[in-house]
Amino acid sequence: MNAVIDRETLMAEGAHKDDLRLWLRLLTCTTLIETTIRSRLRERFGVTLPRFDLMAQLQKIPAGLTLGELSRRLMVTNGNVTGLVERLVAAGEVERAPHPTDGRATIVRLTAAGRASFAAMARAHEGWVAALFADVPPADRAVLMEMLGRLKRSVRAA
Amino acid sequence: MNAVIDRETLMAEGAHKDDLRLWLRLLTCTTLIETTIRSRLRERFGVTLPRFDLMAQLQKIPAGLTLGELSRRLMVTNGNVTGLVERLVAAGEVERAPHPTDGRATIVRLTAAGRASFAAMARAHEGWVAALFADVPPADRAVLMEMLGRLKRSVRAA
DNA sequence: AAAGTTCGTTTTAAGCTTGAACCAAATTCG
DNA sequence: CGAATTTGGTTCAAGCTTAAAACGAACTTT
Repeated sequence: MNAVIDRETLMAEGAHKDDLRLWLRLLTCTTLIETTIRSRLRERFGVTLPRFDLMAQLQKIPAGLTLGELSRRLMVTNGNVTGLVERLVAAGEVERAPHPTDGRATIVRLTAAGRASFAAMARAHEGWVAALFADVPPADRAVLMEMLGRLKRSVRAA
Repeated sequence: MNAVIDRETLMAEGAHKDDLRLWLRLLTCTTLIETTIRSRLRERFGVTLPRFDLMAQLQKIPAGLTLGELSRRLMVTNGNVTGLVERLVAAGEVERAPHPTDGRATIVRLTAAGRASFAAMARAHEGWVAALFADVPPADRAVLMEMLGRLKRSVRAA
């Protein structure tokens, strides 16, 4: 069985393999960058990457965010955010407040200490990322941005 | 203080922010794809993504790989691989054998059952990835592949 | 207003992941 | 050779993450 494979099937097979290679390359780039940033955040600031990411979201919205909104923005589960916030509250970086109108929700905000420590980390972080991209020509970065935008739409459509 | 900022500093600042946006977009794409694949592997095959990834490495090298080689290829820590292999051995997907010449090392191989179950998963996986990329024009995929190659080199150089 | 549904959050169990300390085999080199 | 270093693995503690079940508050529909 399976003796006859027409040209289109062969092409599709080949294209599938190419897509796989593309996905693996994308994953490699992300992992390399993530690993670098994770270890520097730990070394220089004694903070984990998930905590940094959560604080980055809060920093953008001074009024604070609900746990659900954080969960959507970070693209992780609700339960994950619950635990992360717990530890950040214990560390004094973040505080919880009741939602003014929705009795189910809680608002999470950076504390003054949290704002201060995040500011320092963010400055360093920005430099690290720029350094990692340094050898990609600016024009290519723009192309990459555009292509990734298309990929994002493609994935969301599927 | 900090009253005067020259043009180049401003340009660098702007470029830094662009790099940050690019990095976040890259991360978003990876996370979206990863989440999709993870949940489908669980639903359809009852397997976790890390286990699938490990088996994928072994499938490429029938003779097997050492734990250290697996750790490098998967870009995770040694201890992580130890536990993953432990669970896969318990599940009967993988087996350990002493390294022929190096008394410290162990070789890990797929079992016959592991090869069979991986073959089924790989076929489905390939289709999922292709579907996720379906709306990106083939020419753009080639460009993306090339740009990501440059990014990978840039990151490794830094 | 009661019933049913949705939404925001928490809890739990299982598994993943890192980083650091540690052990033993192999290699380097004085 | 023998000491020092490197390399391959393991172990452990802490933390991250998911999926699934549960709960109460808010909303929708009669």
